[in-house]
Amino acid sequence: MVTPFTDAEGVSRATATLRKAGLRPTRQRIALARLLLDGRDRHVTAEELHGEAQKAGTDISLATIYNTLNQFTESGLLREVVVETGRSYFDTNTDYHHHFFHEDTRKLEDIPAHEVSLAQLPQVPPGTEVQRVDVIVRVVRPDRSH
Amino acid sequence: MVTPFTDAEGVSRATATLRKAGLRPTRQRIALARLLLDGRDRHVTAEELHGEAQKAGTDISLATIYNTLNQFTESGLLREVVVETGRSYFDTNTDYHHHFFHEDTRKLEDIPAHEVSLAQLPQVPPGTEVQRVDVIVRVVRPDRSH
DNA sequence: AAATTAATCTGGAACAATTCTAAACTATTG
DNA sequence: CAATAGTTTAGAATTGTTCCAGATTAATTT
Repeated sequence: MVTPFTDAEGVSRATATLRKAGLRPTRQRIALARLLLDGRDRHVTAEELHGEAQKAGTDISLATIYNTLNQFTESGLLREVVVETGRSYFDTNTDYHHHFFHEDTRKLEDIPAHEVSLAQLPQVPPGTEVQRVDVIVRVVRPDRSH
Repeated sequence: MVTPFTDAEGVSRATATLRKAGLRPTRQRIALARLLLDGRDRHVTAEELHGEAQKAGTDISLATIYNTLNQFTESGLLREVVVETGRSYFDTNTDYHHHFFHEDTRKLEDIPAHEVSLAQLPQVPPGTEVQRVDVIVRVVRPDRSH
């Protein structure tokens, strides 16, 4: 069990991370940074994170959850993954990599960059440059109803 | 200029397509099939299609646009592409292929399957099988502000 | 070709995820 | 420790989409 408000080390590490990213270390941002940026590779939605924060004893409004997720993404602490319309996933792994998406459970799973090789890519449209390449491998539990 | 209500050939082709897909050829489905399934490769949102139908002189409710797009997708006449949360794109090209997504104009552009080669793919998670692989090349107009 | 039926269409309400707003609060600076 | 600039918040607003129940229409039967 974690003891969120007495773990001085976690707090100061989160504070440092936030400062480095140019974000003022507020109570809410520190709490969220500690939940998210602890080294684990995770994929969360705003609602999920909201729930986790509550469970951890920190009351943070949903508006702040959204603000923070967007700010973390803008400053490169998180990465947004688009796999479904209507729902945003935030990925704590900011390295270049790809994803499995489990269509039935709606869960994301990382694919390390080296496990996918895009041997050939087309010429980009004139006047543009590649910002990012997303590979999404959509998987399902095979239908055994025959 | 097209003369939607007098072009008997377009109507009967749309009717045949719908019948083949197991969909009853109603006035609104015929109109939408004629707008969408004419062989061109297009990417439309529900709102865009709604606007086009109006312009073409056919009043179709937004609810029907959504129903029809979903039915067309289920019966394989269209394919849904997910590139942005909150907005669904429907692709008239149902062949296996990939996409450029212009982040600034929010437009999709097809990449024929043979122009991307996924030389290596990771092993899928146990108990699952690949349903589909999406490659999205996100492009931007380079920022010349330095 | 009228009657029956089953599918479809519709406007508007409902919904879900997200953003906006303006007032209250708080970290930083001087 | 006061000033100020940035942040948080509840709730309203917005957006895209689905749901609903009644009206309409295509297909089927008579």
